[in-house]
Amino acid sequence: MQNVWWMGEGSSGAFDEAMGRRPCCDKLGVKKGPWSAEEDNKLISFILSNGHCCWRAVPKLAGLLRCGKSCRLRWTNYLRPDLKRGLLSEAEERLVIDLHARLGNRWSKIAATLPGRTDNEIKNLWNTHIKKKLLKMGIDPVTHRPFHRPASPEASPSAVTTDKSDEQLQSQGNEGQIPSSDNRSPAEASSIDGGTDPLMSCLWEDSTPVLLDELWQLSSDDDGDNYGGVIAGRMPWEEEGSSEWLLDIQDSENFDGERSISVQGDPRR
DNA sequence: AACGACAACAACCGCGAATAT
DNA sequence: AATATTCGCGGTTGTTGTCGT
Repeated sequence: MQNVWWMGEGSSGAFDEAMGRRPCCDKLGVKKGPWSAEEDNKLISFILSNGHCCWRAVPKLAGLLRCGKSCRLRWTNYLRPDLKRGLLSEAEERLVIDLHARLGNRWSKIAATLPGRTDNEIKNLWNTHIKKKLLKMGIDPVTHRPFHRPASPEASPSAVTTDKSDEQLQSQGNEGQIPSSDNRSPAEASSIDGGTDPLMSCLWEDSTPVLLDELWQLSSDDDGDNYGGVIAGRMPWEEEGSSEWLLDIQDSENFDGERSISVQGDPRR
């Protein structure tokens, strides 16, 4: 059974006040909280037949008591027909880790390289699975470097980020994130500007590299479980010596002479 | 069986960027 | 050029399910 705290009419107001936040939609009667199947159906059928010209208008036109923002989120993160669900494959996970080392918390950029995955999903998976896995391996999920390493102050990215990384790693949620004013990853800050990595260059330039094009095409042929041709067809990072595919890139980075994380041979789950 | 702790994930919020007026 | 509006992103929170005691 669903709770009913979200049913507009002031109840959410009290909630938001308690949380020290104002709701994004002040209008009374705007529903919040989990979506019902009926709402999902309304939204799906509306968008499939009309598209979404303007998210703000969608709820009204679709007959939903939601704000446009909520509709957009629901659609992009959950209802879109091209979405894949479930855990990331090892290859996807490796790619996420590698991209995170370079891009930082730019989830939308990372998600753009993973067909059928959303930024929200990847962010959640990162916070719940991958981060812990890295921590277990003794790797700082923020800097992607081993914890107990004698830092060289001027070259170490973690030294730039913080001088109390241990503390931050203890706390849940927001440990040691790169300051939002400049959300670039340590690797990025130290190396991307040089712009030597083709994959990353493509990401920066928002152009689609051949590799990613193929990824998307394969994905669009998806027939179910294994990301269609992506897994079955084996992506570059899955070939023998797959980790080398990453390591090659990583080696080319200026990581203070040290590799960033590459998860390989991880005995998982 | 009951309870609490923890994990997983859906959803919300605020902010900044992009676009329109 | 200035202001208003809309959209998208990233951080955070709440709910639900699972596991251990």
